[in-house]
Amino acid sequence: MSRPSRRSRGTVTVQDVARAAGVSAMTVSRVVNGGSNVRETTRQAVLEAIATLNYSPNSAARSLAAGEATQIGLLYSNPSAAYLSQFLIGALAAARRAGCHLVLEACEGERADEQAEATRQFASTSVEGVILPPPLSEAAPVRAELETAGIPWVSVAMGLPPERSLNVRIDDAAAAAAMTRHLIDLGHRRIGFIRGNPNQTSSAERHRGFVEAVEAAGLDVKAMPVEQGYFTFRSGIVAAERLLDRKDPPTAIFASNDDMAAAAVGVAHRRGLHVPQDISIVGFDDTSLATTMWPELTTVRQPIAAMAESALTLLLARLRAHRAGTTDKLEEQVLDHELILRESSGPPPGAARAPAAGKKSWR
Amino acid sequence: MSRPSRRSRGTVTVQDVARAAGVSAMTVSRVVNGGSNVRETTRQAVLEAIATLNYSPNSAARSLAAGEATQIGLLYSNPSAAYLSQFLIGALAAARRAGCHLVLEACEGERADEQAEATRQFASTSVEGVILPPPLSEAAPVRAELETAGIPWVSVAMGLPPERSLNVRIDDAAAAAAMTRHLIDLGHRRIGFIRGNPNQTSSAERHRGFVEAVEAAGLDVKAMPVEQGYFTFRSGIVAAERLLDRKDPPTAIFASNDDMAAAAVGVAHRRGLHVPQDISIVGFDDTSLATTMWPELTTVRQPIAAMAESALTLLLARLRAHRAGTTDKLEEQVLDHELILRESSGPPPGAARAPAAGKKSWR
DNA sequence: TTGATCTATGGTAGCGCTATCACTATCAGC
DNA sequence: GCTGATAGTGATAGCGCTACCATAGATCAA
Repeated sequence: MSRPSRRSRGTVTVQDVARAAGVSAMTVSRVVNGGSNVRETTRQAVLEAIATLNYSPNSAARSLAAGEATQIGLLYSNPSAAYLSQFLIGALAAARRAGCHLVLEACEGERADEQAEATRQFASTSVEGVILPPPLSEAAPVRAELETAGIPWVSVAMGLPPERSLNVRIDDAAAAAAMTRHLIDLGHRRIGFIRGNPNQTSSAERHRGFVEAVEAAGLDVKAMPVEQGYFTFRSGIVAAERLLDRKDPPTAIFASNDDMAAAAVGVAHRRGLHVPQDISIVGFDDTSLATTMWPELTTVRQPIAAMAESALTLLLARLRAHRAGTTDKLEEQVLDHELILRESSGPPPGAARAPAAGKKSWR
Repeated sequence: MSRPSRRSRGTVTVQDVARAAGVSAMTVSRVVNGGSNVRETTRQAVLEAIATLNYSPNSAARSLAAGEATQIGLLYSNPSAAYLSQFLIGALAAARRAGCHLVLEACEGERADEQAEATRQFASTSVEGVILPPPLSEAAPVRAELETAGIPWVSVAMGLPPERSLNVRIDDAAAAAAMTRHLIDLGHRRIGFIRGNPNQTSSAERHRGFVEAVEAAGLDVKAMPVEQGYFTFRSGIVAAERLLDRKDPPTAIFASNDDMAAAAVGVAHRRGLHVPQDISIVGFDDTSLATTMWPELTTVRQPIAAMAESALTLLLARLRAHRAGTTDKLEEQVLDHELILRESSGPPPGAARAPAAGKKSWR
């Protein structure tokens, strides 16, 4: 008898499936993967064998044999925990499907050299591609460093991506416009807007959407008070107080993210204003804050997990193309956003109508 | 010339290192891993070669050859986003080191059949072990299902783990006692306590720590008002209002988690009480909420990422032991917590002292 | 009919690593 | 000296899968 196999018993392999289906291992592999050039009857037989044996491919063997990318970097900073966890959920799902590992690296610090340093960290390990969620997707030092290291990357959720770079995003302008339309439909005619941090292009995009919706409704943009914020809770307090200090305060406030909206709600409460009876306040992002606070926040939801999945898929496609020497074409992906109508928005004082509830989806 | 190798150029393999160091591949492997029975001079030579060639092992090949666990499940529910993201960061770090994949599965729903269903999901895929973060670590249906499927698991952050099950946790009672001591040291003599959800053993543990610290300080436990909460923001509002409605309201409130502490701060503010001048309020967990709110919350930090790493490491050790047929002994790991002193705690009204700031660590 | 082209499949040879065993020094104990 | 144990090391054979051809049959233009 020959040397005993190291093989752990109970593991079903392609060979087993092949034997059961009466084909070769190669054909099984073809069926399991893309499956080009397999006769339909053969495919069925293989699928049946797979089901019978409860076969599931060994991803380690797969990526070893295929020589595929193994380590994908994910550089994150300033992680709104809600965003990061969703993002990781999506990225992990895609990573497992692709059989690659996710390598996380925190990039705290705003300074260019800190960011460059964290990026170099990646270049030195065997990371083959990098995913850049916001706000790092806009960090010039990081991208410069990746460029020189020759590591492909994909940026996520930039409002306005540069051409020729892999990118996944939602249409910030359209989402902001939809939210603005919602407020206008409720009857609001004086809507205050709190801008986001100017270092992120999505801030400008969200404001643009707001302006476009206002103009599309035939209202005067100049009548809409706008304050600068920086996506932080604190900046939201300042901006909201300025808005409410006006002699002609708005009946609704549209903050460029949930943190600032929460701050605005706090300011309103402190002034004895009820939300949404006296003033409607809406946000953007649908972070966990939106449902933790009271009243729960009307906001815009980004499909964060789906965006992370798309990002990884795009990146892997590019890496595969690089390896094959071909050029890939798909450079950008725009996913749907979703308007989440909750309790913080309602008709302006005077108009007597129950606030709408539910959610809508846009392409 | 022979058939060209499929090998992607530029990849450094054990063979390359072996050649450079003048040893066999096997010896390199031994050095890279545990490295038993390698002469010190040899080890140095190998390490040098590794550094020179910038070798990094291919984890796919490694786990294939070693026949190691590849898929580790992570069943989560009710994810406080802050907790989950930290947890994933730690788990991912450990997973990459071990070369295994993390398979996430959401388990929403409190019902036993829902939990069992989500668990069976895992049993059907090729997940070889499961990590159970709270509150699932205490979910009986999940554990029963894993038991029958014969899948090892590790539970995280149970206040009071059952014996003979892998477990990683902090000492909830000690942490709560430390926080209580902090309040007593500040001069508080009437401290209100908001309990956590009774379906989690950590709730009882935290309360126990509170009681012990009060008694250790020679104070009367019966003088300390206690209200039941359920770890939610809403339940915190109710409990805080009950505490403050008393004719002899406490000068400090210790909530069993940050959400309830935040709720208490909100209630205090609405009653015109300043925090911490009029009342100190402290939480537990150090979620992102703790720094988003104002004043920032004094709270207890769990080393979440480290706990996740430990959990995965423990689990892999058990799996390895199972495969080898041996029994592993390390069943439980208690990690350090950390007291985070911020702005929401200070001396009671009357005593004039600046609030302490900084952090301390306990074993 | 005859190549030429295409489709469906199989055989073979690895991917990079490690388990296993064989082997050579080395050394204590008698 | 001889025996047996014990480091330290290497040769070999896979782990499970897929890239890369080779091949047999089918299809088709001329």
